[in-house]
Amino acid sequence: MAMRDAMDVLSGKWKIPIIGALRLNGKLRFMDLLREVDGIAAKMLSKELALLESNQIISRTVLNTKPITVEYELTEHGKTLEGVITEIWKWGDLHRKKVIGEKKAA
Amino acid sequence: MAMRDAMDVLSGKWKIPIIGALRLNGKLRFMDLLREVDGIAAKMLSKELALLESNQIISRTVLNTKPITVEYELTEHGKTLEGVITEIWKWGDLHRKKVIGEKKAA
DNA sequence: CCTAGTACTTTCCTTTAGGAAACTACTTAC
DNA sequence: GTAAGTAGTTTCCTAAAGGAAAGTACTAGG
Repeated sequence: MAMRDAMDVLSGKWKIPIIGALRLNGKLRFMDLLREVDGIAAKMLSKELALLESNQIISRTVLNTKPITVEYELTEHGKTLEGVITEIWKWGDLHRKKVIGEKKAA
Repeated sequence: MAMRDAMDVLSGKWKIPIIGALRLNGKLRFMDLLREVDGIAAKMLSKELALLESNQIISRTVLNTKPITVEYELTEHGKTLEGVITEIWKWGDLHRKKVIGEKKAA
């Protein structure tokens, strides 16, 4: 079941792009994420952030500014995804070169 | 895009369980996979095998038996998923212990 | 000619994922 | 009081994923 647990956390179109944006930028506010994560709609961003927070991958901090802003960032647990992400990226790159290249050539 | 390429190959409910069954057993026939991959229906197995084959993760060999049987196994390229799979498994196990355990305890 | 076993494929249906647009609620500046 | 900026939520819709059951096509055995 460990495989399924991990895939559930990462599945869907947006979770990895959101994690990627937070990995690169550190803290980001809701509106920043809307701009950084290309093409995402507010509904999906809101929903995915809630799921990632419930899995303790990111933290949500309401700042006492006016108007209020909300900062999201990776938790320590979220940062442990580093190895998974680089491994997936490396294989995706290999696969892209080996298989997807051939498909286009054919 | 490498991330998306890799996730496409592994996404969905059944691809990883199918790869897992082939990793453990070596060669398996269609009916073997129906039995090994718990809960999968013939339609889904057939569709997922075709996708995995088109991505060169598995090979499909028709044997000249009566009735004919078809053997599936991981290709060399499919075996390069090893690192990804163990990394995902390791993280899933960590996540399960850290987060899913807490959820049940709460 | 009927049954059983192989490997699928087809049909019909429900569930889930995702998206566009409008709307809520609060606050500050004008 | 109204416009603009914050962070969402709600509604309504389409598309994609998944599942149960029946059907197809081939062959061998009785």
